[in-house]
Amino acid sequence: MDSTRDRILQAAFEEFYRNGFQGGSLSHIAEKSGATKGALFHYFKNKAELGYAIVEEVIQPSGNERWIDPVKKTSDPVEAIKATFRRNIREDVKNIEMIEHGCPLNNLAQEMSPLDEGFRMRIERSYERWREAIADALERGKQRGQVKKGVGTKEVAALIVACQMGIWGTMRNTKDAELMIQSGEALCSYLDSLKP
Amino acid sequence: MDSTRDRILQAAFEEFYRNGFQGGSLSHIAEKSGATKGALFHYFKNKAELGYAIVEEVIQPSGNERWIDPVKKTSDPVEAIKATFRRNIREDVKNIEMIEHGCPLNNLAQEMSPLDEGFRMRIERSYERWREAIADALERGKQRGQVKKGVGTKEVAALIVACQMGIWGTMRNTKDAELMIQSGEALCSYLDSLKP
DNA sequence: TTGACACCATACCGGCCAGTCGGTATCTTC
DNA sequence: GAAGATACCGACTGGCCGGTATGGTGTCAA
Repeated sequence: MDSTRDRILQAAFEEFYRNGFQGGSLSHIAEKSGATKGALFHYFKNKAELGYAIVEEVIQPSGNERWIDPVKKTSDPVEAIKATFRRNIREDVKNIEMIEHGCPLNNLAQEMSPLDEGFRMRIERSYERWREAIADALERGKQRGQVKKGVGTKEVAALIVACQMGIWGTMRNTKDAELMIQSGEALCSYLDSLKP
Repeated sequence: MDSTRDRILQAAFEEFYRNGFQGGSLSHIAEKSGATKGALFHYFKNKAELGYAIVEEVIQPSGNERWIDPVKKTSDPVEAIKATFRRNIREDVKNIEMIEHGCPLNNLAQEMSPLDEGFRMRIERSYERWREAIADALERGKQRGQVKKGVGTKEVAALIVACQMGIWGTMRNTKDAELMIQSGEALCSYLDSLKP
């Protein structure tokens, strides 16, 4: 589908990704999408609603695919999490946009969570689902003897998600691919330490 | 000292901390500091320079005191890092401002690094100094037999700093003190795994 | 044929913002 | 005590922004 609504959504995602939500301009979005402000306000009742739609329709599906699904489907959680981080780091290190602007969900979280409850709720729901998926996978791994008995799966899941936010956030101002790979490998060593 | 310049700096820190740099208003800052726009532009040649001054004169000294000095002075790095995290988590969990708005340096980093090279440089320098301090301390600990031989001190330092960014960033949109304590404890377990 | 409605275009508005500028008061220096 | 520098003051400006009002056009049901 290449409907007007979709084009606006895509242009808005890029505008906000590059300039932040507050810094992004609806006029620019209309222009870039080839539509007009009339069209924009026809589909989204204000700037915030457009932002919410981006979280739910653009960012969340991509996040699920990149981060959550691979963990949900696995039969070996530690290896799956390691592989997911390694793969996503490898991909993003090659992606100049990602190096410059980091993780779109994290960006919105940092900028808008304290200012707008609608954003906070939606973003928090995304991260919570991710934490749950990791904790569940680790719990299953525990029962299979792939994860140490003493490991607090909820705590570890919280830390792993925090690590992702931190690693991607760091890249945003170091612009240093090497550092990202290093911290990724350190995280993998940590994950190995969870094995029996 | 309670000079006009200091009052402006303090008011600006709070305004930007609460509303972000782009969202913060110079008029509000002038008003809140009891000065005027004339005074503000007398001391800072534009909004960006005011932001830079905040990084260097307000945020960095506090960050050194809270995070870097305790690690530099220690004779047991792993325990010092654990204690620093525990203490800062304990402090910030009780601080409603911190829960709502997270780490001031991280906020500025996420918002401004991709948009303004002056911010990026200054912020990156802060984080780099911190990573160095941790890596040095771990290296010293290694020679004293307090840290495993196989540990990559640079990699671990990068991960630890990323964890701080992630944990404080998470708190900002969960507003959940328990989660912060949990991830902090998971980090402490990880740090213990670095011991021989 | 007509009315209703989704879809979009365009001109426009009030408000806020960063930054300017002419002016004044006080303090330093010679 | 003249002259300059420093420390402010506050009205003002031009520009951009989010949002609106209004009207046009194509489609489809009655």
